[in-house]
Amino acid sequence: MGVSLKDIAERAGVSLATVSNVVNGYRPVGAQTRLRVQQAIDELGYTPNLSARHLRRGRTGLIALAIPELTNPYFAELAEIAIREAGRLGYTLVMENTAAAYEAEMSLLNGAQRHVIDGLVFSPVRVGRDEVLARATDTPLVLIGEGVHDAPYDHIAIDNVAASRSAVRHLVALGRRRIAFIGARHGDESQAAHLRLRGYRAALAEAGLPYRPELVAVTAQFGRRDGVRAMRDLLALAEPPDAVFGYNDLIAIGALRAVAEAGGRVPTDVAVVGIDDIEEGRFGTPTLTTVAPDKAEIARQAVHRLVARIEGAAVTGPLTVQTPFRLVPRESTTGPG
Amino acid sequence: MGVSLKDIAERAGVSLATVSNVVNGYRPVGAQTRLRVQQAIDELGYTPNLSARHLRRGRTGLIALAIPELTNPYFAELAEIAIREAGRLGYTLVMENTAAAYEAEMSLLNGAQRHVIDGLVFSPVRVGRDEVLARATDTPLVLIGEGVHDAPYDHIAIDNVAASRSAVRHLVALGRRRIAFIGARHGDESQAAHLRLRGYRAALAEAGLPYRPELVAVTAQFGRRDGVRAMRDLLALAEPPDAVFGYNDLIAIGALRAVAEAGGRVPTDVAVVGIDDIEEGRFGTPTLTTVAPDKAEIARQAVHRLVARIEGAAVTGPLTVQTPFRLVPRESTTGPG
DNA sequence: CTGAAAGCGCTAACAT
DNA sequence: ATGTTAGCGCTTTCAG
Repeated sequence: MGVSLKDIAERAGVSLATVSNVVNGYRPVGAQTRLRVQQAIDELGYTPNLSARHLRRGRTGLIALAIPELTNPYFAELAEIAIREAGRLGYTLVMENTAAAYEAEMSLLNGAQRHVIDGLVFSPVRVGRDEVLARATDTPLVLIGEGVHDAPYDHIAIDNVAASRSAVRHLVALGRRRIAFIGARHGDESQAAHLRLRGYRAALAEAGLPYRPELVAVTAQFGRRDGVRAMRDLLALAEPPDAVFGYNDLIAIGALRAVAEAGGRVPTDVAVVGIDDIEEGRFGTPTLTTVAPDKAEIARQAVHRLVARIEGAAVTGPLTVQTPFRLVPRESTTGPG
Repeated sequence: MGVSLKDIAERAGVSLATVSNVVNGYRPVGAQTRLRVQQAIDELGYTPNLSARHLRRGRTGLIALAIPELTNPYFAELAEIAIREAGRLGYTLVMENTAAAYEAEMSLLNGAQRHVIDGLVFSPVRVGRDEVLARATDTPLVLIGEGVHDAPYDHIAIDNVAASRSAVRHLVALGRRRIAFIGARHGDESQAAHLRLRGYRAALAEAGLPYRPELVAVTAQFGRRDGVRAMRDLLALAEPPDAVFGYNDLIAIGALRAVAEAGGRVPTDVAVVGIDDIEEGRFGTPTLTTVAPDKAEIARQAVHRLVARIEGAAVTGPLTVQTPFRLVPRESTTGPG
């Protein structure tokens, strides 16, 4: 094994407790003593054994970030920031991949990692409010994204209705009349949980445009491939759309590809806008107009709130934090130049 | 605290050791006993306290994957598989971001996370063979990627010379004569460590094409932006290239963007090929020709080798494992349709 | 300001 | 096949 507190204590001629106090700073230590201990630590190259510390403290120092897929650049970007932020607060962040599967989400939500993680930042896709309310564990939880609302947990997200509205308003302002939405899900009509669809409808309504169900495409997942498929179908309509609002950038990028394959021009024939502002959208041809959430802020808030809950700080009631966003017009709606 | 072994032992009327054996299966347990214990476990909802287990075993069950950036889709895809694979072997994988910074790489290499992780899968960028040889810790280490070779550690990678050669041969076969390489680094000429550049030169040589230094672009990083910048410069040459081989897909995608911005046609004016086969390359316009490494195989081998070392298994066979790759021709070299 | 000692939950060596 | 127990390294209460 490595160097332990005991080794340092012997070397410095003090007690275990004193060394611990030098390391952790809970109690004051005399300047002389501190110096001797510090020297011993440096000489022997001591690093605390975290397993022991965690056993004693009843915590592991691990928090999890549960996302549907790391290969969605939005989540990769979010994760990168969350990892850094967790590190700053003395925690190690582990990724949990739900693959957008109900079982995986339920298992995580209900403490699959109990005793392993101190808390969970969770971006639900399949699981709804009811499942969150019926949770079988009390591991601290922070929700992110638009999946679940009004549950008694901290929730960090953009105002999805407003974000979608601003995207669609942009298309309306460009004179588009037949605006499609790709990325709806079965059952959404009744659930009223799908805020992006709601924002889309609201923007249509305020522009005096009719809501056309045939322009709303349901997708299985939220990847590029889903965008391609849905867009092909939309292009095959007798009256195809002159604009598309994608649930996220990946879907919008898929739509762009489908238009290109069909020989259409963007934005002349079809304007396209997404949400997420992933790096990829800035380098394709055309570049992608998008609604940019403040990813750093979301990640930071989520991790900080979670840690506050874990450490039992007096955090006032479950809180919903709406982080800022902004529309970023690019070539897919405004054309080159 | 939660339910402990002791609680289960009392409930089932057996000893601690027996419960432990039911959980871990080190020693045989009678059918009757096993049943009673299992029942108690289910009823009380027992999960082992990992901190205690790790303290006792002297291991943490954590392994790290150190990569330059999670926002490079290649690494995100790799990480996703590595996480799953680690989980299968009973380990939790944590991501470490080096940001391609020398300091960060050195610190990780020399045990920054000692006592926290049992082993490290490392994709070095800045750090070279010398630094790896001079390592100040004995935490098990597996290297991946083309950064460091011939160090006394397991190393999983594709044959980068061969992979690059196949990419450039493809361009040669298409009749291209002025083939550029984007993604060289300062000092490469002497180091001979940059295998992709070597493969590029080899393919030129075997095709009887001259090596033109002005067609080799040095980049600071390996991102899309670096590809854009380098390509702009190449296009400004008196005799611009008729083909580009990018160090990776991100650079190639940047090159595609620069060509589009300059009003050039791909592949008519410039053919482009990269390495990595990231998902993004399959959905842009044009789609990107690439050399596809077997990411799953790389991730799997790296994690398995590392765990074998951690658990002290007699690891046999060569230290260096070359995983398969294949050329995937797409529109950026062969045109649409 | 410092020391002694209990004990977190578990595994493994030693008994039976 | 099962039980007993030492001890992993640390934090923290209680004494001084």
